[in-house]
Amino acid sequence: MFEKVLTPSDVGKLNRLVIPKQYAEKYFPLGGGDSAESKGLLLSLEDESGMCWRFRYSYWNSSQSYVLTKGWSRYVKDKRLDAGDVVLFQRHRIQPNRLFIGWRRGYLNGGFTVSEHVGKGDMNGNKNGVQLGWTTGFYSEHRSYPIHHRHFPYLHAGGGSQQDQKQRTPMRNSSNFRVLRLFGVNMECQTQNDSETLSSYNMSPSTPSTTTHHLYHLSQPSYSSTSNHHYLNMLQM
Amino acid sequence: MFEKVLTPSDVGKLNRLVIPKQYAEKYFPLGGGDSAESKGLLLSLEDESGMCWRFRYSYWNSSQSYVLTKGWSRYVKDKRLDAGDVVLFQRHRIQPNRLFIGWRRGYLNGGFTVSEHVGKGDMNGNKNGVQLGWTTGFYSEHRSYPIHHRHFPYLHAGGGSQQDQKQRTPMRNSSNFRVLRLFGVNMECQTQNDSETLSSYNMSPSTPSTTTHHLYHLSQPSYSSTSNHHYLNMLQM
DNA sequence: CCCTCGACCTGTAAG
DNA sequence: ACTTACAGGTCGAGG
Repeated sequence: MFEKVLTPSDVGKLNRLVIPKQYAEKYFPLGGGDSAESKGLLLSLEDESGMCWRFRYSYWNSSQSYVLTKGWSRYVKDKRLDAGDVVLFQRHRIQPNRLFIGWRRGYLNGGFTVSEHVGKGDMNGNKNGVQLGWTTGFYSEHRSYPIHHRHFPYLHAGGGSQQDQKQRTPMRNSSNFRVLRLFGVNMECQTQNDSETLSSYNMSPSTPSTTTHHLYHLSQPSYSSTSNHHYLNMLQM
Repeated sequence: MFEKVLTPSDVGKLNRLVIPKQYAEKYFPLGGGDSAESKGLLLSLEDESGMCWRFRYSYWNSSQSYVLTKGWSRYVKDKRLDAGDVVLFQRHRIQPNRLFIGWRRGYLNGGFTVSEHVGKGDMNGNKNGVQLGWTTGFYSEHRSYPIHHRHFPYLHAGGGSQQDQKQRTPMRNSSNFRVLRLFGVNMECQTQNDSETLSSYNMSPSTPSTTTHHLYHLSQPSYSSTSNHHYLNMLQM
């Protein structure tokens, strides 16, 4: 259905995820517009491991925003999401009432750039190497994302549909940004800032925001993956 | 019945007082456990001047806490309570349905330790010298607090069968604190911190929290006090 | 408009 | 390691 690059607020202490209004109203209509409206509802979404996550979904009049509240912070913590990472919302092709949530690392997060940890106390080393992520479980992508069986389609889009996994890219750093070529695509990455918790919100704009390449990272290597899994691991520099 | 050292939240903008669960369930049972349960109820309590205060008392499912809500902020304002101060809840010895509310200054509040003001913007000068408080009005203390007609019973004063629980230890650390001897008792007090508004929550543990010595500060010096008033003023070290 | 209030929520620290 | 208590928050309704 859609995805969102997480802002610092989305992963911070506010314990809520703002759903972009356009998607919210399109995919998660609230109340129906007549009677039982904005009391909020409970969304149940399956993650890459089949686990069900329940989120309270509601509309905040004060900010005119649609948000996930209860349950969200647990998800963030469990998946170790950071600003710049991406969450995905998908619907089952056959059973439309079955919803899925997934995620992937932002290009600048996820184990590279050791000094790039958002928020203090993040150097827990939990991001090293292993990238958990959405596995597209029971979902065959090619309907919801008809043409996106490519990596970085907006730039290039290599065509392989299967596991190109672990193409860890060097992503080398120099001063602060460095261009690396990944799948034949030039990318910019911030590397090692001087010290501070640079708000990764600043860096979000540099990431290709709403593109729908599917760079999934397997959560359990032995997951019962059926076919269409695309995953990629970018390498610690 | 019991008392509580007020936290910043208890006197802040949340407009509620959390009643420790053990006391709440012991003294203010809600709902009776069968039918009309946790709809909350209205508590009427007399203060030191005989004035009646009404508070809404209820249970918050979400946080599993018992709270006073409506009416509480008025009380805080009226008595000029601050974090570290103590509120007391008592029951009439003869007429058990008659409830009383009282309070006293925390040892670190109330006009001493000028640098020790909790929360920002607290230096309103309202606390200078005069200590308002519970006067034990119609209440003869010696039942509810049988042997505690002493100061600092937790340090001295004998082992009454009742409320000696939570003998919070001085727990003071080093550099910022100073030991002073007062009424023959060694006490540690924070002196002149380096700068910050030390959250008085941090200081709560240093106050003898739930001990039941009766250090009442007369509200009106000319109040029709009967007998059992103990008051104490600590000096700025 | 601001404040109170009611209901909900969460991180943390104890036990 | 789990559970609980609760301090410190949120939003939204209502006055």
